[in-house]
Amino acid sequence: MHENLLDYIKQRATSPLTNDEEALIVAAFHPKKLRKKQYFLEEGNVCKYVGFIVKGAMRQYSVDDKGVEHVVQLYIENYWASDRESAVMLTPSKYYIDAWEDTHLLVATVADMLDLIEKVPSFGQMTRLMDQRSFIVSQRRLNSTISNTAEKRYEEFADNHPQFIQRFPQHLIASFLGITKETLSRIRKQAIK
Amino acid sequence: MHENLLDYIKQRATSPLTNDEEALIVAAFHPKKLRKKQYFLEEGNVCKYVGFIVKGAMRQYSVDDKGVEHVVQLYIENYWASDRESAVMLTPSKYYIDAWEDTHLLVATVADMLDLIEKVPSFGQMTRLMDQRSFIVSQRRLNSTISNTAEKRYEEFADNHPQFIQRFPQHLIASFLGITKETLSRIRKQAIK
DNA sequence: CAAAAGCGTTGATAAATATCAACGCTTTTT
DNA sequence: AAAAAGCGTTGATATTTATCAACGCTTTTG
Repeated sequence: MHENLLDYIKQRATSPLTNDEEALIVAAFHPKKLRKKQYFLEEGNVCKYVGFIVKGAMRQYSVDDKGVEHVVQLYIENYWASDRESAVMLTPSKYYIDAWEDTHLLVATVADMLDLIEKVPSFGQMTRLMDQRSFIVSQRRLNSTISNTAEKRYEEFADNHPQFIQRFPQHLIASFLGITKETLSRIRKQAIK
Repeated sequence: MHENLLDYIKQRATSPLTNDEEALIVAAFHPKKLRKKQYFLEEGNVCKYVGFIVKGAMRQYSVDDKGVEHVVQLYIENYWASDRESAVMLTPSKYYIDAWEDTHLLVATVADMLDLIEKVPSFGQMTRLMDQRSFIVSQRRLNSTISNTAEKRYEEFADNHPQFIQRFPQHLIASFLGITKETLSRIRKQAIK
């Protein structure tokens, strides 16, 4: 049940996990199933949970004053779903997170996460890497958005994340890239030539 | 000499620093002065240093194939200058970091930083907060870039970071926002009405 | 002090992207 | 099985933003 998560942690830690440590982790993470379209987090709520995706696909998005959705994150297996801003700052979230496919999660409270970081060094290492890695990915994406045309951004994304292209419909990819679905459709049409 | 840095750490740690800990930190950070336009990091080099800005202003930017600069970060007092991607992944940097004003830094090697994280718990807490905070800021910026028009992005930025508006010329702010200097000039003209 | 570089602005025009509306096809719901 | 919703596409048009060129003013440099 918790194998994927334990493997994930072991791969990112410098020393192996003791049995006690494994037990602490297993105790903190509860399995949860979400059907397609069910919310993991809704706008206005403080994000109190962190979810590790064992199987499935999710998305994080905001809804602007015109009711338009803007996808800010796409998640698949071995990704962590949560609104870090809300969880860290304890402020109401500006985002929704919901299941795009039926999804199997391992969920811990933010409080339990902090506890694990303190008690299990490997877990602390893992979350530190996670934080750094998240920032790097976000920086890259930002840099790409600032520097490149929509076309180049799509190509870059498709090259680096083919799994997402297969897994999510085009209009979500478009939103994630910050362009309209029509523009993405036209970009793809050109690219084929 | 190291007061600003020590204060910065103390504000972010849950327990006070011991004398020994302070000594370790002071030993790791060396003062360095950069004159305006001097490089702290050049493209192609692995980022081996992290700089805490005591006084001054710096910027991080990439140069695209057409020779156009794209500002990705602006730094002032109490900011950390470094290319985290390069430092963490040990890959050649895609960025330049240089001094915009004459700048007074406290510089540590990435290796010494790792050492301090291990030996000084408060320092570890501080860097963890730094990582989280960086990600949050980056996420917000990305979300703003994806969701808003240039005008709204500028307003948001000007509201949240008036210090930067005063400190850096408009063409750098424009580049940071991912728009041209002409467009920013026109946006500001409109805004006055 | 003269020359050069840096900076912000403006105008004219071009390019990129969004918007709106409609259609066909597939999948889901009733 | 019929109706509805979801998805991608296309066309026509509007809007946003970039590009190119030029100018005046200020600051820096030789």
